[in-house]
Order: sequence, then structure tokens, then C-alpha cells
Amino acid sequence: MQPQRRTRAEMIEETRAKLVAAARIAFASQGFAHTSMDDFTAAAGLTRGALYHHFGNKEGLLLAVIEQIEAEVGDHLQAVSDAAPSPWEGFRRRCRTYLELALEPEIRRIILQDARAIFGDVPQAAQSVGIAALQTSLDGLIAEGVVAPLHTNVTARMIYGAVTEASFWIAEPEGDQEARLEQALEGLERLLGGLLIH
Amino acid sequence: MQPQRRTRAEMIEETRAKLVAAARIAFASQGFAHTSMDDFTAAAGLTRGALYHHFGNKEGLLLAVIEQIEAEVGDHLQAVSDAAPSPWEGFRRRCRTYLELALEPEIRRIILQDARAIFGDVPQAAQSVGIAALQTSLDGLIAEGVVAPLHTNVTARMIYGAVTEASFWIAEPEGDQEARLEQALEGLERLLGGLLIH
DNA sequence: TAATTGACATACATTTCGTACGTCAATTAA
DNA sequence: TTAATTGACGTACGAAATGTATGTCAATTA
Repeated sequence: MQPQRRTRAEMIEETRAKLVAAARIAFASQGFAHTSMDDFTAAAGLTRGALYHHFGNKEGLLLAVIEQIEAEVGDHLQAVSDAAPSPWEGFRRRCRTYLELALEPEIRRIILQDARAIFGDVPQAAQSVGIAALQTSLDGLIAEGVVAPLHTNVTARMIYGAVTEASFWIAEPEGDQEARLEQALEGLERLLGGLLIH
Repeated sequence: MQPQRRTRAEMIEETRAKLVAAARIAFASQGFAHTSMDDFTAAAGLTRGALYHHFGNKEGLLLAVIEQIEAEVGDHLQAVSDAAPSPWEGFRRRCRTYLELALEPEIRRIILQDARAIFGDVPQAAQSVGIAALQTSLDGLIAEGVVAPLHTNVTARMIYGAVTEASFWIAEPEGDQEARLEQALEGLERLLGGLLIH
């Protein structure tokens, strides 16, 4: 029988989860570089000892946070894409949704700014879910004859890059974000139009 | 008459230039975060005292380095664009050249990774020369009726983002970089094709 | 019940940033 | 020509923050 409440593995998992959650909040609000490990480990009721034991160093923890966020984003995008009436429409909605997601400060700060600075690209391990899924979509569209054949790997990346860059512009504080989002979608529509078989 | 060799202002400018040059090398090779200010100031034959006097802090120095690089890149791109036989061709060559420039480790590391992490976007002050010039090109192409009207600001940014993201992929160490560059250019051609009046 | 593993805390050494202050040469004014 | 002042730059110090080494205690296993 198990000791009263939880098994040991469960408590360990809970510790890891608490650290990741606390780090996620801290990284998102202050940025990776300006976040002290003492601060948010204390906020989680732990010390840096636990952190180094589980994640090795500060970057290891950032990696865990990135993987968690990427998983959530991936699930969200997949759901949006699956709900669309056609593959091409699913592709468009996926791009649009990613654009909206990238407006969340947490994602911009952690994934688009800090992750790239620390790991160069979004790490291959958690190869950006956004890119991978875009590529899959493109492959399907080519198979169906909607999109003319091309190198889906680079193309997916370029679309990802375009959307990412646009999000920084849309997210600028002054002015009308909603209007900028619409303008970005128009521009994106035009660029994507170049992929279609005319 | 001036004291023998150089005036005071010249020596000051030389000091600034030495610091920027040393920092540029250090940032490019080790990254901003892992660069110790003591190390490269010593390499320049100076101390951190000079650095703080001229640039305020580490980020101020990074800003100066960014501005220097952006100016060089801008000049280079302008020359390439001007030499093209037609505006549309100039636009294409500009994109291509930027893609090639982004393959240089110095530019990827400092401009595409660290600058974004520290300043959010490439700082508005030195509003990315690449983006601004792309927008100007687009405006011209629309005026000539080559490109259908659109929001050139976002679109220029998205193209910049696409190219930037592609460069990370092309620059991956393993495999054939040249082949990837060609694939990226093909994909870029397709995306840009969506802008043309058909 | 004894032994061992490992999750986590604590204490310490090291590095690095930023600031305060000092110095000395170059410019300027008398 | 000389005295005064400015400012470029070095030096010394304090404050953090990271990583490591070590210790403890509970939970598993034999």
C-alpha cells in the first residue's frame, strides 16, 4: 500500500511542476536574464537546491518551460486546424491563430525572445511545434493539388518567421493593435496566395 | 596649433571606436550574456571605466555595436539594390542579399539573437535598416504598378521575418548550406510572387 | 530492521556588474 | 605664461547572482 497520500514519484513530479510554473511566470514577466533563481524558487516554496537537482542549471529550466509552452501551443493549433472545413482553410486559420498567440506577452518574451537568444534557434529537441505542424499542413495541401510543390520545410519556417515578426509589430503598445492584426492578416494572405496553384 | 599628432576629440573617438570594435568581436563570438566587460576592454587596452563613461552600461555598448552593423548592412543592401536593372529585380536581390548576410555568424548572433532578446525588437532608434529599405522598395513597386497595393509596413516586416528565420535554418552546421540557400530562395520567390499583379 | 538511494537544503567560492571616487592631461581664461 | 576647470579614464569597492560541494532526512529495498 502507498504511504497515505501520494507516492514519492508523484511528489517529485509536483516539485518539478511547481518549479516550472514559478519559472514560467518569472521568465515571462522579467525576462530570463533578469530573473534571479532565488526569487522564484522561494516563491515556489523551494530553494535553488531543488532546481539544480532537477534541471542542472538555469538554461535547463528554461528548456523545460519552453517545452511546456510549446506543447500547449501545439495542442491549441491542432485543434483550430482540425475544426476547419477544408485543409486550406485550416492552414489559414492555423497561421492566424499563431499570430494571435504570439500577441501573448508570455509567448513573445519566452519563446520568441529569450529562447532564441539562449538556444540560437528554438531548440531542435522541442523543434518548434508551430513550424513542424505548418510543414505537415503544407505537405497535405500539395498532395491535394491545392498548393504547387515546393520545399515545405523552408517554406513553413519562412511563414513562421513572417508571422513571428509581424507579431512584434502588432504588439507594440501605442496605437490600435486590432487594426494592425488585420493589416498583418491581409499581408499574410497575399504572401500565402503565392503558394496556391492559380 | 594642435598638439603634435591628434586633437583631443579624435583620441576620444578612437577610444570609442576601439571599444565598439572589441565588443563587436566579443559579442559575436561569445554572445552578449557570456561576454565579460573586463575581458574585451582589456583586449582593447582599456578598462571598464572608459566603457561606462562613454556608453553608460553594457546594453548601451551593445546598442552602439548594433548601430554600426546596421549601418554597414544598410549600405551594402542599398548598393546591391541600386545596381539592379529593374525595381522588382532590385527588390529580389535585396532579399537574396539579406539572406546571405544573415548567414554571417556575427550578424545572426548580434542582430538576430541578442539584439532581439535585449531590446525586444530591433530597437526603433536604429529601426532595422533592412525592414525600412524593404518597405521603401515595396512602396516604389506599388507606385509603378508592379505590386498590388497593400500595407507595406507589415509586409516588409513579414518578408524580413521570413528571411531571418530561413537564415537560421540555412546556417545549421550539418548538411549542405548552399543547397538550403537555394531552397530558401525558391520558397521566397513563391511567397513574393503573391505580391505581384498577375 | 538495517542499508541505501536520492530529493532537497545550506553554505561557500567565484564571477561580474555598476558606482564612487581619484588622477592627470588638455583646453580655456586671465 | 600661468592658473583654473573640464572631462576622459583608471581604480577600488559593494552588491548581486550563479554554480558547487556537502549535509540531512525520508522513502524505498533487501
